[in-house]
Amino acid sequence: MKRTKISQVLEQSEVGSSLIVKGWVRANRGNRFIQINDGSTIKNIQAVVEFENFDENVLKKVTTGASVAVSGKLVESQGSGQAVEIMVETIEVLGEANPEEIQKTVMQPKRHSLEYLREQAHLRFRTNTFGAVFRIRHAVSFAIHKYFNDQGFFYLHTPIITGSDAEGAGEIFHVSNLDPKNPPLTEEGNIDYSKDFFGKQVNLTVSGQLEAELAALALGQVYTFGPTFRAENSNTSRHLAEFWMIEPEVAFNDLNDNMDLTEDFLKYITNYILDNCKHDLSFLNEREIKEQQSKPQKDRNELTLVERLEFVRDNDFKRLTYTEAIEVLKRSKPYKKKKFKYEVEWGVDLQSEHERYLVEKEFKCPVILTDYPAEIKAFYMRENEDGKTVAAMDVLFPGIGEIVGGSQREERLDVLKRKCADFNIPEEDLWWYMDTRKFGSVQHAGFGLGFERMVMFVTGMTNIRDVIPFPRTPQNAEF
RNA sequence: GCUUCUUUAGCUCAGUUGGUUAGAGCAUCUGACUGUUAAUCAGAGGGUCCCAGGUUCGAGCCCUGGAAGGAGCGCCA
Repeated sequence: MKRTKISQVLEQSEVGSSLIVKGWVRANRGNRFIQINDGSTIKNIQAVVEFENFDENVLKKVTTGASVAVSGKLVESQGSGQAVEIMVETIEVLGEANPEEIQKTVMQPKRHSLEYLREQAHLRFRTNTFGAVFRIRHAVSFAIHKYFNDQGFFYLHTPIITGSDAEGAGEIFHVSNLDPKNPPLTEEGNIDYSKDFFGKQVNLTVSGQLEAELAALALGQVYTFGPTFRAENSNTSRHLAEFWMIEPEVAFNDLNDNMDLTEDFLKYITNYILDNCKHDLSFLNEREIKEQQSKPQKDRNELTLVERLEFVRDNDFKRLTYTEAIEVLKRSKPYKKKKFKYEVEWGVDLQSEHERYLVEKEFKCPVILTDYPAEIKAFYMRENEDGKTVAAMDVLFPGIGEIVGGSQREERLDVLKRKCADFNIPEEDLWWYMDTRKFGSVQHAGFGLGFERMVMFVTGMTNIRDVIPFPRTPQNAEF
């Protein structure tokens, strides 16, 4: 007989049927009730053992963390905690787990802090919280592919090793095969990268956008979904050195189309999780409610996790320009009471405190800010009629901040050349990018979604290190 | 990189003004019980009080330096 997954046992199997389940023991109560989890669902199956009829030496090994195979009949449960349970006919311990050692891991049957779980990232998959988080992470990933596929987008694989940092999006990781102790030198005494593997200096990608634009200007609508690397010394709950990013790019779209796409996309993902991850979501929802109870009133969320997701799904995002946002901030209480640490002035980039005020206090919903001053945004963003602002957009989410950054791209070759000069970007390094503006250039737009930030939003996790299996942060690349 | 907080048993944490043998809950072990729901009951074991130095008759507690982790900020997604 083949094993039946626990998700299937609980949702589809008929009472009275004989089956085999395999999984890991979560708890063994009174030598009679064994809670088994196989990862297919957050729910456990309860296996009931008439211990009098079984070998004591086998039952002794059925401890928390051990793996077991159990066969028996599915019956209605006499207890109130579950609808069905398995009356065990045979039980086999597949892999033992020494309780004295289990005690030193996160697998002991008790609550742990997220910080402690992070130290055992290889074992935290076995916990309810991380099981839920990573099943949902998968579902978000799948929903993204499904959405784009249904909308006629093509999934484009952009390179991880690239030769240019033209976008200037943060610090980069260099990739080299040269001997660091004894690198070949040029006549001037600099490292001679022409002798390196690729014959030039290369780095890990910080964005697949420029490459995605090339494909969009042929395939019409494409998206990337891959790892991204930033060598910034960022020590926050919202930054990773290695993270995943989704970057759709659509020919013929303007900024408004771009905003419509972003909003529809984010609502689709949110709704997909509400529809397809009910058990995991409900566990995380309860978990958050319990956690909130130990916090002071002012630090608590006004809405529960599920309510926040429903809110995003059901309400329009607030759209306003950067210029309007500055005016709103200048009329705000914290501005008048001089509570903001950073200045609010047209031309200066908004700080987290300003974004948080707009999202969490003023509008209390996701906000899309558009038309930023050209100086504070990237060179490829399309210049507006006023000559001062560009067709950029940032989507701000409560508790997370910037979750999406995008723009309509500059499709006019002459303007793009001027912008390169303004930003000190050597045009010749980007000859392949400039070429698309020579041959049938069209307006187009796209955005980048921080995947882990989206997973944070739908799981309610407040530290980005808890939504990626193996986080890479400054001074930390364990596992 | 900056600011700030934390570090005491396997985990979460308490530890009064610097004063006898450093405590609790959970976990682990032993036994009891056996339709439990983080099972329950009784008992036991378990400590480099983060590290190094200093002050003091005496330091978990005070001082100096360091390390690790959290939160916030900057950079950004």
